[in-house]
Amino acid sequence: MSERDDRLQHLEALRRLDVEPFGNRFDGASSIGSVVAGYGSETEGKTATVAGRITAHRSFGKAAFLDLRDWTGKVQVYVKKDAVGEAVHAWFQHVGIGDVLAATGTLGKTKTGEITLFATSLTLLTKALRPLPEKWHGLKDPEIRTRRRYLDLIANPEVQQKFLKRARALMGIRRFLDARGYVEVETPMMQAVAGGAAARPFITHHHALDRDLYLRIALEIPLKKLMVGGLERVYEIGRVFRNEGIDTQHNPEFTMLELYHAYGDLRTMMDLVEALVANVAQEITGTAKLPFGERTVDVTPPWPRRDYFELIKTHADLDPSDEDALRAKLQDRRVETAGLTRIDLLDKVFGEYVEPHLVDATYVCNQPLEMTPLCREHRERPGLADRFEAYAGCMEIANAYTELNDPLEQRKRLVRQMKAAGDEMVREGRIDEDFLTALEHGMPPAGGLGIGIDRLLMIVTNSASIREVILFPMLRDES
RNA sequence: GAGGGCGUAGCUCAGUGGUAGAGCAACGGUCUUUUAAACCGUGGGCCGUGGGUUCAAUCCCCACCGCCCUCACCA
Repeated sequence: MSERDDRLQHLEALRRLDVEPFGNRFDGASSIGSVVAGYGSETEGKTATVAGRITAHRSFGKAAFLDLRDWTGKVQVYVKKDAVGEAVHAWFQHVGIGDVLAATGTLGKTKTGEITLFATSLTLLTKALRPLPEKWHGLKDPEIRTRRRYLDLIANPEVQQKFLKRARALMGIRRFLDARGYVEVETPMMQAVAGGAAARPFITHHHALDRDLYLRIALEIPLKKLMVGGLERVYEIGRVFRNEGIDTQHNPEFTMLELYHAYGDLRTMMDLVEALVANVAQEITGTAKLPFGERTVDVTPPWPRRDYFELIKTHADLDPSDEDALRAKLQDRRVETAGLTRIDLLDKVFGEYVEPHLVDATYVCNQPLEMTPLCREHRERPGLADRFEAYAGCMEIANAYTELNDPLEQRKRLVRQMKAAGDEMVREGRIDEDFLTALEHGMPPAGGLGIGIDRLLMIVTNSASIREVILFPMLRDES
């Protein structure tokens, strides 16, 4: 007989006692956190009602202690036969760990000093037909934790707290941007051309139109069209989809913030992003020095501004213009260098030798222009991009440009990039002609910014894997 | 895609070439202030899936599936 069968028998027993095992709306419960936090001489002996899931059950026959947990906290409930009455006590025998219960009673402390609700009445809200993971060791199996996240959320309260932090962080970001005059917009996720980045897109099919569509890989192109349309400060927080590998820093769908600011430039974005990140860190953790694994990530503004080539020179100890030296450095780390362009080599050397040093929040500036077809060229230094990437915790968390608004130059750069990327890109990521047409109508000079929200949240919530900050990360089908 | 590790009860984990164990959870019992409640008793397993070796496989070998790590890929 499985535990499920046992619980089905309890279910029948409850029905025989005329107790509905799957209750309806329940009003009037206080949050457990507020009841516990507000406990004092004024509330002692007063009546309170709470509702939540039973996470522990210590029974003595005619009396029992329950741990009742809601999303604000946990409180002990004392259920005594004399206090709740014979009828309630009868059906209470069929209530167990995992069930959802409401309890009304008087607040007090037990002789061991624990704040306890001494129940006078109980309402069964939901009978659980399956057991909870074990109380002491919790739920550890990473596969069950992500595949059946609801169990993870119940069994590991800190996981629930983490996702509540995520929600608060998103609210905080919106409040921050709204206060500075930015307007949130929504643009299509299904696009005829997946532009704005160089990732491989997901393809889907629209039956009525009988055509393939791409899931967006970035937000950039439609948002810039809105800049042309005179929406001077826009942002979008939304899912983007990239058909690429999965690891601790990559999930096929992830959340990006992109933001554009008319009449601004790179410097506008620098001021903004460091204030935004520090603000989120402060709101969520109360500090700008964030514990992250073994280390601490300091996001206190102003962030140091470093030069891309100087960083490579310093940390890889070579001349960045010397391709052979770059190759040799990569081969030291057994990185395959065959067929790589100079830009690829630089990028890999940067990832291999520089990134591990970028613990505290840092701006990396003056990257080669070839990497960024949508970015304006540096005003004084031809060949370089007017761009920064923000790093923290050895991860790229933000990327910003002074946006390219010359439509003729933009066309050249997109064509060049497409040719460089080869046939596959030509097929999958054609040029968005309407984007170029829009630019020809005139886009004001602007600063633009992208933030990988999931990675930012990894740092803010001290999470080693992106899977820890995404409720339902991508998994293969269960076998 | 490559290499390595893992997969045993609902959960956390032991274990052995001879048909499987603990703790918690569950069920029955005693118990009206416990908190990993305690005590007595009971049930629960295609040992990831499929093949092979063997008298005999959960264990050894092969393949497959899934998860994790490292690498590759990755604006």
